[in-house]
Amino acid sequence: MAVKILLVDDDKDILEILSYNLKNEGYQIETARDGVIALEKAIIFNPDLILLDVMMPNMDGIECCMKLRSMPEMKDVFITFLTARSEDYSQIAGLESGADDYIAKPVKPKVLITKVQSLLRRNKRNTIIEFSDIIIDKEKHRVLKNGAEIKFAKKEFDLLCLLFSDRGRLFKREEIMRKVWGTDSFVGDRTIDVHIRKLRQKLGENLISTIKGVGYQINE
Amino acid sequence: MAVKILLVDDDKDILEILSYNLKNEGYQIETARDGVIALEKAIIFNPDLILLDVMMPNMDGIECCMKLRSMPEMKDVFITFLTARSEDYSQIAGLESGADDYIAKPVKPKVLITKVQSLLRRNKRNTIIEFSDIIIDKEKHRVLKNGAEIKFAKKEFDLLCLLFSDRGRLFKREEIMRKVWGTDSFVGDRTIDVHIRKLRQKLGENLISTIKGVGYQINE
DNA sequence: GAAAATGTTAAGTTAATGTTAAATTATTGT
DNA sequence: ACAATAATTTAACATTAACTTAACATTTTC
Repeated sequence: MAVKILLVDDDKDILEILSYNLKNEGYQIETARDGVIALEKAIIFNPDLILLDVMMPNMDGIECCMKLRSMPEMKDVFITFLTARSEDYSQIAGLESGADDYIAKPVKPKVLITKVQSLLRRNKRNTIIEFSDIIIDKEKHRVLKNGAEIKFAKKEFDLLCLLFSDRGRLFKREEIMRKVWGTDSFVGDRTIDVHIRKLRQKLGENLISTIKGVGYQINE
Repeated sequence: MAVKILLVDDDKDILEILSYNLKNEGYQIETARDGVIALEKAIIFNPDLILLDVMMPNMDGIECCMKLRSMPEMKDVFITFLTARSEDYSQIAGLESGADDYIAKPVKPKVLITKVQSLLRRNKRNTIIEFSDIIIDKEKHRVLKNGAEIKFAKKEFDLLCLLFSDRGRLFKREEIMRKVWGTDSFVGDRTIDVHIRKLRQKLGENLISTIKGVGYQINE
């Protein structure tokens, strides 16, 4: 199945140019003129990536993004904002609202394509992660420590993969919640801790460090 | 019986060059210019291997691949994509759609032949699988445990072969469903479990382990 | 040192799979 | 084509592992 991209912008010309260029690269494209239409199309089209203009009539990109993230089936979609350069505002509000990245306007097609490729690669390439004596194979759902297999239940494994997807980076509790449990689930505060506990038990107490009030990270 | 290869590409020159080289090696070749023709020829020709260009008019390689995989008689065919450079794009979407491998374009004939040979060898090598006291002969559809034959019905056998094709690897339910039952069948949730039960009854309760929420694997 | 946040354990709850037998569907032999 | 037989799927209920919660302990921050 070709990679599907949903383009959302109120400017007809931009839609056309980006659409043309992305199609040339073999992507399957749908377009939407505003946030409301985007939501509808997203459900039907089920894209892998959504490129979302921030300033639009009816519903702006940020609101649209939040609505998208609240849908369980959109949990794994990449969302990237298209934003006029001087609006740092969107860098703040945008990434808070659940987007993965942003691209500054005006968008040069070649830049866009490179960015899209790397975004999608990031998504899947990390299928095998190695770190000191730990090997994680996402595809096979397998974890080895010093060559011995250790079994992980689903949520534990998801959490582990998330933390290891960017070692050393600090993951906020809110982000962990969203990416592992989804925005629609309402589980208590201790749930994350308990899962962290399990990881520490299985992989060693010094692997994950806590930043109080913020989140967790893998020690490098 | 000569090994049959179906070549699919919209570029006449490529078809000709590859066709010439593969015929020289003793393979029986059919060609198709697009995905639609490929589907038709695949049914008549019943190839052992399909080399499939990704970008084609009418129906692209990825869609074609999915259609092929949804046909029960094409379940065991090797499908390999021909893809511009080693674009991550095909690694992502292509292998998801049920292909076994991909070859980067431009294809050098010698490279292709080596790859084809190793693909087909891989196919044959796995025809007999040995593991502790169990011997599986795919060709003869035969299973021995401690030298005694145990009979397996077709679906049971397919499932067994799939799990043993990569021991220790975890097969996700979704993947098992696709590879044993095909993408177009709609059987209930308990069907896989019941078949797993049969395997456990016949080969021992400790052979297969369950990862809840994910799938099954052979214990190593 | 009080408040807030996280750690820890065990028990409670839920969701997924296990299991059996019956129902359905293919296959085979006549 | 038909019954006989075997294979496969479904359905109902049981069981289990995964996950969540709750209660209390500990640590960090101000």
